[in-house]
Amino acid sequence: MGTDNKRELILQAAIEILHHQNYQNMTTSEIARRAGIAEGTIYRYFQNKRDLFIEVLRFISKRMGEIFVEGVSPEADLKSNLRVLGKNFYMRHKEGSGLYKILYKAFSEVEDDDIKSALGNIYTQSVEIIKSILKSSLGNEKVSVPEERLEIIIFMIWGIGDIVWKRSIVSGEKTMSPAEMDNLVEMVYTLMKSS
Amino acid sequence: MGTDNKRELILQAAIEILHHQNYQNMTTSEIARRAGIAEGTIYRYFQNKRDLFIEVLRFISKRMGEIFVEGVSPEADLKSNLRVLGKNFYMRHKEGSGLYKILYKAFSEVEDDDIKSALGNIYTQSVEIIKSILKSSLGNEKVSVPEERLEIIIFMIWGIGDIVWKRSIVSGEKTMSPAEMDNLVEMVYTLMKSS
Amino acid sequence: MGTDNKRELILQAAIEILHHQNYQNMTTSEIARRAGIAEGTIYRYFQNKRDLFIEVLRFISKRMGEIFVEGVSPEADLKSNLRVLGKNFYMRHKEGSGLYKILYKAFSEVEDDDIKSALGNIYTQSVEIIKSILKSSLGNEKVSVPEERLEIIIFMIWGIGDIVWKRSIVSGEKTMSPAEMDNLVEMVYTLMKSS
Amino acid sequence: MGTDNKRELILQAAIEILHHQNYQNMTTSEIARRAGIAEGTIYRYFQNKRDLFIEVLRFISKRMGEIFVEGVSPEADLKSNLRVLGKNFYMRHKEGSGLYKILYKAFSEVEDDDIKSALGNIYTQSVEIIKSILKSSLGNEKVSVPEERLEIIIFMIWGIGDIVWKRSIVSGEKTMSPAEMDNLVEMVYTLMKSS
DNA sequence: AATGAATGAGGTTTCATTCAT
DNA sequence: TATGAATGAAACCTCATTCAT
Repeated sequence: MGTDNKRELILQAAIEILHHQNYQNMTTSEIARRAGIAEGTIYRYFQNKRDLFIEVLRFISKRMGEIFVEGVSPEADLKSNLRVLGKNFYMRHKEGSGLYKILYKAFSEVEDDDIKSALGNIYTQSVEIIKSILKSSLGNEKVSVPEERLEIIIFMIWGIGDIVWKRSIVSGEKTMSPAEMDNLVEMVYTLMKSS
Repeated sequence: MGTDNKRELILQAAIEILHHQNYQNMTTSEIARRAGIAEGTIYRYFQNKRDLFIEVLRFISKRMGEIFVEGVSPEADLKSNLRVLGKNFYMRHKEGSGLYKILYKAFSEVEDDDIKSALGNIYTQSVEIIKSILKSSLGNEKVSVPEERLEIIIFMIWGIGDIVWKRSIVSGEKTMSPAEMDNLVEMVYTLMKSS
Repeated sequence: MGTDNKRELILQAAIEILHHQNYQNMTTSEIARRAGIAEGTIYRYFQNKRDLFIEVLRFISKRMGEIFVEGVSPEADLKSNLRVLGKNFYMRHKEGSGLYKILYKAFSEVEDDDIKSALGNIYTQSVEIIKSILKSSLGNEKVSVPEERLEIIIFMIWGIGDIVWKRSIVSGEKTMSPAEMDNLVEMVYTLMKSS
Repeated sequence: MGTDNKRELILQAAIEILHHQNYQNMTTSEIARRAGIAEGTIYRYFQNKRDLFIEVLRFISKRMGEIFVEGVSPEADLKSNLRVLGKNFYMRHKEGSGLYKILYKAFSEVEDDDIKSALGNIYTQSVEIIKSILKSSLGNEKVSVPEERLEIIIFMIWGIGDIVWKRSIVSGEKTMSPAEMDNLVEMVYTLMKSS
């Protein structure tokens, strides 16, 4: 603890704020207040506000990776893994939804090279993690799905979840029900198998 | 000449800037410089910077609506319309891509109610326009596709295009080729017909 | 009319505004809007905003002079004239009160030499007018009141009215009733006679 | 040293400026320059310029309260207290006069509710303080003066001092001499006793 | 290591005044 | 004479960052 504890405190304070503010509107003074430390202390743990933000993105990336693959197992067959994955994507309400929103809003800082690359890593990693797990499932399959199709499966599920989720944020439109997501996964799976 | 000319000038200057900056980093002084006017002149045409931004979003919404449905015609059959639509989505590099990026970055301002509602309108409208055109194509179909499936078709194509496009921005990954998009549309169409 | 009509329009518009704004918060654009003319037109009739303000003060000075001496007549005896005068002072609610407030607020511009001198003239003139009328009443008096006492009589009535009026503005405290004012005048008159 | 020192510095700098400028013409940059601090520092001690102004008014109120009752004692008899009080009012040249002028000019901001209420408090308080001291003097009186008359005594002295002082500012007219003030007080006192 | 007062650059916005029509 | 679009100086205020303690 000790030192690292404080670093964590700052990081969590920033995340709390970022749930309802964007990077630019988040002030170092509010971070300090929420973390219960002095404003200057932030600069002992982070070079500047932008670096702190990048660390936040890294943290979220890690956490989202965990959330997405929760319940997905290499032993299970592809279809059930896809179902779990689909629901995890859909489950972006609750913790995941909050973190995903932060990530989404972070896109507005993409003109900054370091933030862009942080976001790039997050996306690449996420796809890799998911793909590697799904690949393990392929062995258990009766019907073969070419490995190179996995990526497009992921993108389809991700993409539609993404759009529906975003619309629910901006226009209050209802999001998908778990049943609808099941249905979608089923369709995509069928599609990929037959193609 | 005249009044509207200057308003347009300001709007276009803002859009130019927003291509490589976000809302908060765009300064009124740079807008003025690019538009070739005095800073105070902005405030004769827009109440404040935020309102100017909302007008930018409205403009983009209108323009994107045109871009999306370019070449789509009510007389054509559903599949070819979907193909054109898919390519339009995919064609987000060039003008469309730039505008779409601005829209994407604008999401970070979603905590502001007026901007949120502007974004909400854009999304709702876009879906409506596309859906209404596709509905006209349904009559020309040999095989019937239930009208209520159209929305999910749109979301699938939009969603996957969205994800692939975003990844190409943040991680330099290649985006879809027109051929791949064609293929995707084919798949989605087949899927929707058979389900 | 024609030209002078417009000048009057501007002056009256300014006065309307000054009832609920001070000089600095009054904008030329609001003056123009209220007067139903273009902003630039103001500058055909007045050198600048400050000069317009000075003209407003002159107008108010003239009008207040009329209001104060309303009903006061050289033929009446001193006591009844004082009573009428006292009520006129007190009657600063209604038109007089509004104009007096503008004058009061104008004091904040006293650091400007021209405005200071305009205010100086107003005060000097007011006292002179009132004094000259009261002097005419002195002939009708049974008991003599030395002319040089008139000024202090005026100041006493004016002063107390002023204080009570100002308090009613800032603290909502009730102002004097006409009866109380009558009483005050009676007292002051008695005092001056006996001294 | 320390924190309060700087707050005081800012307050005093503002007061210095307000001696020859009004609220609106006083700029934060001049305050900072005079106080020898950075402009931003002002905002560590005051929410905004208007709040700083209100604090100035509060300070002046307190100081004027002290000046007014200087030399007035509950043990002394009413007449001599009135004399001292009268001279204190009259003594508004020097420190008191400067502060009173600021208060007077502040009236132009009376349309702002917070400033209006600050001014209201100042007036109410001032009257209360003076009244309570004079009430203590009443016990020492040979001739009784009804307590409820005290307020009108105060207003008469205040009022006439006020008018004379204001005229001396705007028209360079001489103000009252201490002897004249003594005389006035004598008159008022006689008047109140006999009525 | 921790503090938090101080900084000052830079942002948005207002508005009296000008001048081409 | 009248217009009103355009100006641009200058105001207030914010906030990431520094540094003496």
